Amino acid sequence: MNVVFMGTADFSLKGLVALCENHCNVIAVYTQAPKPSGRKQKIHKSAVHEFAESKGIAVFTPKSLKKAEQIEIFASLKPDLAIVSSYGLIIPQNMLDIPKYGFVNIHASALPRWRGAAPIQAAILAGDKQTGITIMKMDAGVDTGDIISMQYVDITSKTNHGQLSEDLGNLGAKMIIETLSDLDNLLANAQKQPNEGATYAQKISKESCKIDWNNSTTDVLRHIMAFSPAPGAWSEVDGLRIKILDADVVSASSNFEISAANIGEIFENKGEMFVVCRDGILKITKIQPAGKNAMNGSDFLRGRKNLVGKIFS
RNA sequence: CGUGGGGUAGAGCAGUCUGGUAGCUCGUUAGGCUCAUAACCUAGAGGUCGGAGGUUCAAAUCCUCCCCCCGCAA
Repeated sequence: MNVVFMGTADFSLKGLVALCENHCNVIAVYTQAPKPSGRKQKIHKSAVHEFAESKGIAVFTPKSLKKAEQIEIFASLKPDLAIVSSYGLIIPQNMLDIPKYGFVNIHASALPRWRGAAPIQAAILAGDKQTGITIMKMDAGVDTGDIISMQYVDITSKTNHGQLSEDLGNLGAKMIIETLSDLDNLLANAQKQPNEGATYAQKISKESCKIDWNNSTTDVLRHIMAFSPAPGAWSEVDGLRIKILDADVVSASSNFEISAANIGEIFENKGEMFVVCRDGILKITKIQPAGKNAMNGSDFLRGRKNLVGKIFS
């Protein structure tokens, strides 16, 4: 069976790797076009792109799939099945119709919750206790297709975006292999996806990564975990831009004197770093000032004692 | 040639402008104090100051080139 893989994010790479390891005939890979990125504005290829090239698989990087020309190219590959995993482009109906088995999508949430662009972050931000992977048939809507299979992954207060992406990537890879092993049957038995309970994950922006210390400790912590390690929840103090990559809620039973009263104020206790939120205190355990590598909170404070008493804004 | 910061002991930093014996906090090692300790006291170990040239009596510091890390922006 000829398979075309479409994906861009690191999350999707695991699926492609699994397909190759399981001797699927991946005839082509679609991924977002390399564009100038990074510090020197160098052209960077996506991880999917690099991997596909290393395997000698043909790579296509159209900027849009809507043009007739792209439809023709796709058709000429004579695909039997297309697998999509956080690819980033909308696939038009007349392309969806081409493969005999259609398009199958690996989506990083338990649909219909968190349809859309950033489902992993959305689940953490919302405080969901679970999220998952949904394998579904694609239709013209945004993540509205019939569900082939779904499996769940737990989210705890210590689950960050990086870890969850990796776990979901592994799960997605495993599930897509299982799907292929029984494709006819599973496709025939796919369940209609309910619209009830559907939510949409907004794309994340730089501004939405900024920490609002006026929120509760739980909300601030979720915010931190949802964007860690990248792009990183951030805040500013003393003109310095700082990313907070990991933290803990200080439990109410911890009995140390809180001398700091202002929201966003930094204070120190036994060498550890703490910040005041609306309803409590967060211990900062991993932090990255602009221009430096990530370090733990106490190391950060050691060299910058002058920041104690300053307010994050 | 998008743009800014950084590389000094295991960690985080000061020192660089204005050249003159390598510092601080923490950790670590040994000893002491203590009912006890993450507390305190004493002593010690630990550095090619990112690399290579150059200037100089003398370079972490000034000049040139290179390597690496990171922030912003895309």
